[in-house]
Amino acid sequence: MNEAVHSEAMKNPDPTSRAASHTTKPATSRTNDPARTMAGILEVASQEFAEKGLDGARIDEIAAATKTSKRMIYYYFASKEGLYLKVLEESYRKMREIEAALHLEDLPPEEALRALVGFTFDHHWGNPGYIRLVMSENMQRGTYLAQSKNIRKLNVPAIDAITKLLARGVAQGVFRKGLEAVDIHASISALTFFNVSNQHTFGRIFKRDVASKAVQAARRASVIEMLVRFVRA
Amino acid sequence: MNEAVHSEAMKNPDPTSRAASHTTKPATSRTNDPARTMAGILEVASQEFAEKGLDGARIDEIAAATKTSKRMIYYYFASKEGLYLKVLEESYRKMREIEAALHLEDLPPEEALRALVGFTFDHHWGNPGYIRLVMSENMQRGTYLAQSKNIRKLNVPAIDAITKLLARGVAQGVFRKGLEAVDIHASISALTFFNVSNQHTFGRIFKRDVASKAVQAARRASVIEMLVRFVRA
DNA sequence: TTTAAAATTAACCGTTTGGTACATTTTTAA
DNA sequence: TTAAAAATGTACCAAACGGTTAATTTTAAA
Repeated sequence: MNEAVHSEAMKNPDPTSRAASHTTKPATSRTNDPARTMAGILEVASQEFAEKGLDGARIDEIAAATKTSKRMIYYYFASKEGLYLKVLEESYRKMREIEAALHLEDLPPEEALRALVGFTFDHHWGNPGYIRLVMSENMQRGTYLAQSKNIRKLNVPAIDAITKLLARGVAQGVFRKGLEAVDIHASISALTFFNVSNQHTFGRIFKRDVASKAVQAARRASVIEMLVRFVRA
Repeated sequence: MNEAVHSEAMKNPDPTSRAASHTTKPATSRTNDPARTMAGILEVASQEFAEKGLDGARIDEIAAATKTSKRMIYYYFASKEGLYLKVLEESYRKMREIEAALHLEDLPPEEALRALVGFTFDHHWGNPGYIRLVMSENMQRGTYLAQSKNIRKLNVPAIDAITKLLARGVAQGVFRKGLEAVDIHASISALTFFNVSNQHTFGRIFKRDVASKAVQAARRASVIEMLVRFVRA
């Protein structure tokens, strides 16, 4: 069924293998480097899918932007949808990795919340590609995310962080009781995601240059303030 | 250039014309009814574009679901993109119409805000087609909205409503000063839009049945509370 | 050194897709 | 009543698109 299944390199390509074997290669001949080939395809595909969405993306354009050929896309990813799924997985993985690196324990509860919201706001604004992939996946009604064991396996560091944060805040009497971490997370996500995802329609309707420093700074402050006021005792 | 430009019926079809001329029609022969033809196409196209987005939608499928033929789509709308634009315009127009019908003047400020947010929350939840069209348009970076004089001409009733609401609240001393209507609108939109637009990815990641009555009721209350706490003096 | 598996290239293919040519019927205005 | 314009149906098309065939080269294990 899948031509590439027999390849171990596909599942666990070693990115260092090339560097090691990167010696005097004959100028005329080919060099095999499955890891780099796959990575190159994924890199280009990430941009294309983020730019155009699943339906708008074109395999031929991805192939053209790659150092390799269309054939290799199918060799390693079996189908357009297979490639999209890998791109989605990689995108989620990176996001979680960044979330996990955030340490809020050293800050007092309210400061920590401000830091969390501010960071999320900035990170989303700085990564429209991720936002657009998630938009695309929601247009697909989460069909591909549902198929991904890899994404399901990932835990969500942000939830743990918020849970601990809320507990501390309540213990210190600065946050009110009865708050739910997932609900807080939903609000932070909504406010910061929408700021990027809907910037074009929102900006045009209100004739606002939403991408300007001033507008973004004001919006950022407002979103942070909204969360802080929501949790305050 | 555009075959349909010469048609006045295209720009101003009279929906009543058919009812008037709807007498004993020969069973074998055709009946011209441009208004109904256009309306029928728009209706089907709205569903298709909401379902699949601009890139995912298929003209052939729209044509198949219509009582008329593909030829008529191009006769009245010139292109797939022309049809999409009309669908987008109609969708925005309806939304603004509904917004305008909302009267908040009779309620005390906080109650009015709760009503506004609650209504927006419910309306978005009940109209995923509108949400998905806006998502699609944002994936297109607002390209088509930018082309639409019709949408640009529409004013946004919600902004006026919020402006008046804020003024009343501040006057009565129940809302704090310095709040901006567009900012409040952005927050309401973000929280209620995301609740629909990102339900699939959010639901799957948190293994939550976000479509359940209980979850929606809790989320609704939380969003309202968030807005209220934000504006409170 | 041999050999089988893995990796890669280039050319090709059937279907789908947005769009059109052309003929015909219905409607409207003079 | 008639002629021109508007509206509609049928059949068709070229390009784009996702995917494949077949052959070749590189790599690694025995």
